[in-house]
Amino acid sequence: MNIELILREKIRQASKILFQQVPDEKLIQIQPTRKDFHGDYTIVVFPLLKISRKNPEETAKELGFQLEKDLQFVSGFNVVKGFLNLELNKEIWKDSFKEMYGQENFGIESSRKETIPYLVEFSSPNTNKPLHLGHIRNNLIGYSLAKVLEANGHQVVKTNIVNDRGIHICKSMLAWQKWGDKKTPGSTGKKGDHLVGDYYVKFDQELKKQIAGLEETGKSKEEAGKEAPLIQEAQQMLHDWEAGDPQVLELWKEMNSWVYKGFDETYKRLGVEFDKIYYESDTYKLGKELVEEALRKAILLRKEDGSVWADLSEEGLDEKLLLRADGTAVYMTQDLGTAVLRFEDNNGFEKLIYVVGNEQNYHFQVLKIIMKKLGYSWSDKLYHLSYGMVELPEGKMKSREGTVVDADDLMDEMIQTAKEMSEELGKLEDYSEEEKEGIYKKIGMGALKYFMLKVDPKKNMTFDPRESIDFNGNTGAFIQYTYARIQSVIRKAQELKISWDGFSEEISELLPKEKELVKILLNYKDVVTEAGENMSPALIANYCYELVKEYNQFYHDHSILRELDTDTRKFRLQLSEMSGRIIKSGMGLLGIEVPERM
RNA sequence: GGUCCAGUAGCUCAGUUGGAUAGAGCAACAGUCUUCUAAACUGUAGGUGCCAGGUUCGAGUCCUGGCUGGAUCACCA
Repeated sequence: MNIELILREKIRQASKILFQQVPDEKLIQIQPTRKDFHGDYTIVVFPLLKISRKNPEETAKELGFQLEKDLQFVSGFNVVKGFLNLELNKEIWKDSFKEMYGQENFGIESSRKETIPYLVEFSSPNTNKPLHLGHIRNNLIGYSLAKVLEANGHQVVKTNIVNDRGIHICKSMLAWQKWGDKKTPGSTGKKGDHLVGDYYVKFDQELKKQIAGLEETGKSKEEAGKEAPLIQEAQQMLHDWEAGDPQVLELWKEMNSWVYKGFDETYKRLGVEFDKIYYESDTYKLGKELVEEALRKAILLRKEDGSVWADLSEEGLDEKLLLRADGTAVYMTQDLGTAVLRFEDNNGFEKLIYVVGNEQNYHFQVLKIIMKKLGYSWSDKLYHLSYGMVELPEGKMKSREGTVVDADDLMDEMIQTAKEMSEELGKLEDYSEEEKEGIYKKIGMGALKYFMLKVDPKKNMTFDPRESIDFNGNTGAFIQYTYARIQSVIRKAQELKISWDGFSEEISELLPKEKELVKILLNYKDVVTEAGENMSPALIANYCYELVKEYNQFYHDHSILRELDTDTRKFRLQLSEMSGRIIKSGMGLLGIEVPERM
């Protein structure tokens, strides 16, 4: 039962009777009544004035009378200016609640609407450095988005493309060769991705020195940047890699294996996983082939030095490089190949969603255009979910200044703080160390995830290490706490052998807080739908917050187990249980676990 | 300079796609635990919605122009 849909239909019918005309769908505006006004649903009548040819008050009143007559559950109405506030009777709320309560997974579509999947690409790490704060946002958005799309009944494939080749990878390899003293994760005890990252930084430092040296000999910055021996060596290495030089390949495999082991750990802690992982080293060649073919068809052009370009002047853009003069591939080349490979691997897709930062808006705009030029009709199914940057209170993260927030460090810190906070509160003293650790992890990770996901993905966000570690107010811990509270009530009820099965025929009037809670619970389904359509996990996060705020008020104002009237007690237990189920479900869509106690 | 994105309370963010008197949290101040978990609840205070026009019965939301901040325009990824 959907109250809003019923109202819509009745408004159409009422308009026909009253105004001899059925209004356009867009003209029927229904919204929940604002708190300061009396009523449950509000119909905005301004748009209907055209067909009613009466003033707002009269139109609203006539419509109100008609709806009251036609609909049993409309118990009254009031009109304020052009707003018709409908009051609904208690039965409709109890019936709606009953229906929702009876559903195993209210709001979640479990049957699959189509067999063609939505592909969600996220994470896309480089194998030359460990994951940082920006990657965390990326991973969390991507993983949650996949869950939300599944909850909307779509087939979803979570994919990752690992940038395991390219000049930047050669840089860390070269630096390790020169200054690494054959150190390995095994010999140093260091996580592989961090070890390799150190050499990437080392390369950068040494290169800067060389450039500075060259500049002193009178060369321009640009010349120095091109002529520095280190950069030339790195380029040579990339060339050797593409040519299949066995020594280079061996080193590459070795170092990558260290990094993957490190990444796996980080992914596991973050709680994200993938259905299919692609490697650039496997896909870039396909990209090169596409480019060669397009050259033959004269869709692309080759310059005198041998480099290959796409002319995008028709689209108001510049030319875009697709193959370097030495024949090696660039980022774009690889992405072309990967897109085609994915299309073939899945027998097509409904959408290919790239979860990638907004600094690459231009890249994806160009990618789409080139795909279209190459003749792929499905190029319009590529969608760039462009999320904003994560900044620190003092500005952007800069590796040069050492202000990059490392993913592993951050997770450690969050969990540690959760632990300190928990110990201070001392509510878990009868738990074993292992159980406690499990809860600290849920709380610490929950706080981090919620903090990152509650912000609209499109927007840049500020990450304040102090504030994000807060566990009060609009935070993950607050929501988890409410869940734990509910479970506590349920445990007590079970201990006291209080049953809350079934529904009584006697229906008492709902108290305001009870009714508000029922309303907000009923909203869950719409929120899931909306989050799917807008590709915004933030909508789920903000919904969870509103729900638990409402629940906490209800909990504070009314007794549950101590309520003497058994029907009322039963209803409040059901309300609590339902709230718990929705919190768990919603947080689950965000990839956040909820503890039974905290 | 071109293109794209953003600008809401001291700070971090919401705002049901154009609807009523713009909401939360943090920080500040004042209350509520002998009672189902106080990581909670209640209250006070805090706003020229960047500015100026326009469209509309109605604009934080749409359009135009400006201001500020960010991203991007690489034989980097």
